[in-house]
Amino acid sequence: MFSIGELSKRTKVKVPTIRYYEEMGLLVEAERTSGNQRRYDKAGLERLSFIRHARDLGFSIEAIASLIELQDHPDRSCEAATDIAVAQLADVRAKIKRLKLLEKELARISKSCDGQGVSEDCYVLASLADHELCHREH
Amino acid sequence: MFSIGELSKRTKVKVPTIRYYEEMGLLVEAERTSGNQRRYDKAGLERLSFIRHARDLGFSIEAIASLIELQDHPDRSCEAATDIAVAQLADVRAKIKRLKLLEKELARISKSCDGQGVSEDCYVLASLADHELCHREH
DNA sequence: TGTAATGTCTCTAGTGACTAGAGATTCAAG
DNA sequence: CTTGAATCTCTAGTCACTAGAGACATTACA
Ligand SMILES: [Zn+2]
Ligand SMILES: [Zn+2]
Ligand SMILES: [Zn+2]
Ligand SMILES: [Zn+2]
Repeated sequence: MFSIGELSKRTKVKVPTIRYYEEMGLLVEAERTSGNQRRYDKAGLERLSFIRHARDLGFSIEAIASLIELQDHPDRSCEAATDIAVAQLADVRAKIKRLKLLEKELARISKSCDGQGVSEDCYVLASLADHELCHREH
Repeated sequence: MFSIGELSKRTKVKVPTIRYYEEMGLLVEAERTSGNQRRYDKAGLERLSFIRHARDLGFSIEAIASLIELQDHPDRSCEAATDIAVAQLADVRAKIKRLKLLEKELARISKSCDGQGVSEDCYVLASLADHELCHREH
């Protein structure tokens, strides 16, 4: 049994974040000492590691809640887990696609002005004012 | 002179968002009718178009405020504008880099389970539980 | 001119995933 | 037993909006 600070160190999840996850229902309410402080065991550590890893991969709290629900019922079909992972992958790919378009336009815009002129003649400002100057939709 | 709804239609920025931009100081306070409704002219339209385009490119409200400040002083050096654009580009590139790492891991995880088994044996859940199974840092 | 439909006003509160801080209490080390 | 660090709860702030309530203004049409 260890404290929330110890759990925080081991998982690299900040203390207030751990409390937040508990409030959101991702972590079951921890046992308490007689003085009302939270105490955790191996199971608590594993669950928080799971949450942390899923968050690192970009899953939402809601998605993680579904995944944990599934984990708590080992006999259920895992179809939902795959669905969630596939959706997350699609989401990440969509974000990459969009960011690549932004990157192209921003690279063009950034390069177009060396910052040595005055605001009035600045191509950066002109480019932001007029989407027509962009080479593609974004 | 046209209404906020008309401005919204022309710029595709929602009405509450326009009011929000005004509150944030991105838009100067609009003229009002005798009945207290906002009225805009060409200058207001152009400024909102600028904001909208910059937002589409991912600039923060704060960055846009700086860019507008610069735009309002045509004689100033445009160095800050270039700096802001370069920083935004770096930010976008960093995001792409991170998302690509996630994409790799998520693709691997998604493919590893067809969703036909049970939760207990699910490779998706196992992969989320253990970062050691990941091929790289992310 | 009257009326009804639509638009607009301000204000508050909610979103997601935390983060920061106040003030009180508890724990662990010496 | 004292001291200092850790923990507790609670509220509020972050960013860029979005939603909704209830009141008032404008516009179109009869
Ligand atoms: Zn310039
Ligand atoms: Zn553009
Ligand atoms: Zn599976
Ligand atoms: Zn991993």
